[in-house]
Amino acid sequence: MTSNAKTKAPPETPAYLSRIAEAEAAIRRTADRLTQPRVAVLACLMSLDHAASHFDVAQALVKHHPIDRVTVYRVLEWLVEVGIAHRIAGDDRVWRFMINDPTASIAPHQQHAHFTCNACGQTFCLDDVPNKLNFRLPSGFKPSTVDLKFRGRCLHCA
Amino acid sequence: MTSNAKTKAPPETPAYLSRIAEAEAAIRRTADRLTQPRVAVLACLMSLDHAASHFDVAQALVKHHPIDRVTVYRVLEWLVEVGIAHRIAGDDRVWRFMINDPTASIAPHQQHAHFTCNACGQTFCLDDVPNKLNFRLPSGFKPSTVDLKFRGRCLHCA
DNA sequence: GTACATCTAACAACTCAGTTGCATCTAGCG
DNA sequence: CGCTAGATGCAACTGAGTTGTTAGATGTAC
Repeated sequence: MTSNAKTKAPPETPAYLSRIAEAEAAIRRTADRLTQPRVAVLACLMSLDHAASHFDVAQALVKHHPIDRVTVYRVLEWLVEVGIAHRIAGDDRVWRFMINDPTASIAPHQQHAHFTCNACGQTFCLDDVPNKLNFRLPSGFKPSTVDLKFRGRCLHCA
Repeated sequence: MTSNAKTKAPPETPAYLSRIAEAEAAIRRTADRLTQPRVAVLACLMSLDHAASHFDVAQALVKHHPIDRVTVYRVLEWLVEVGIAHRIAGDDRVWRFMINDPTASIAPHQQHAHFTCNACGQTFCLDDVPNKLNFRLPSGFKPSTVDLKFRGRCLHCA
């Protein structure tokens, strides 16, 4: 274990620690309080390229920022409320959370695509959703939002 | 209650009762046993134009065909296994089930669209999904199935 | 029609993600 | 520094879905 292939990423410095300043800045932009759990959870989400469950977050933080699981739930819910993150319903009845793309200006989750990998189980966001899906709904159905979900092999498991 | 507007549909004859023969025929087409709970659950699904949760099914059958809730779960799971129905993950962490369209020949759930009504909460299947969505995935992602989910107003709540 | 082997139903107990209530604590402000 | 609204932590709860086990029903062989 001391000389494996991954010597560049020792577990003593989890990726989220480098995102703490960034997370603090984002939280300060809201009207709400800056607290340790909020910073840690947001930094954790910021360090990931895929969606994370409440358990994933709690697990990632347990070493340097142990947080009660109820607080993790509440912080994640708060992040969704203030528009920093969004939640994704998985096939395993577990909510997963992911940072919103700040470049996607107005309607952050009106039209959104996700990709769940059948191999590693992780869910990714695909941001450049086409404005018009060539899909004709039966008459009488008036859609306001669209969710597009792909399943298959992600770029890490290809 | 004796003279309300819905005199044409008395609660004494739920809609699923007229589907029992049809349900029996479909179950006989499988290699498995024909049992009362399977017939009742399938007839119930057949009588609906929207997806139903295990609770919806159990509730609908409680008067004429009371079935243990575990049995409802198992029958619904079996219906998915043998390809008669499919399950839909809802936003409320509840599985909903719906009969497969028998005309959609080979791959019944490879590419599928659902519509969830924000007003009544019901989920409908939209069967004529286009074969090609003009959506370009980031390189490295290889999709095998697609789920398309709309939210808005259904034809009953328009 | 009856007996048998096997599959299925019912019941109870359990798992687990997520929620609620409440006492304690803390961030932000005067 | 001291106050107060709001956040955290803990424990207990909820509710969908699962598992194990026994009793019962189904289809088949005789």
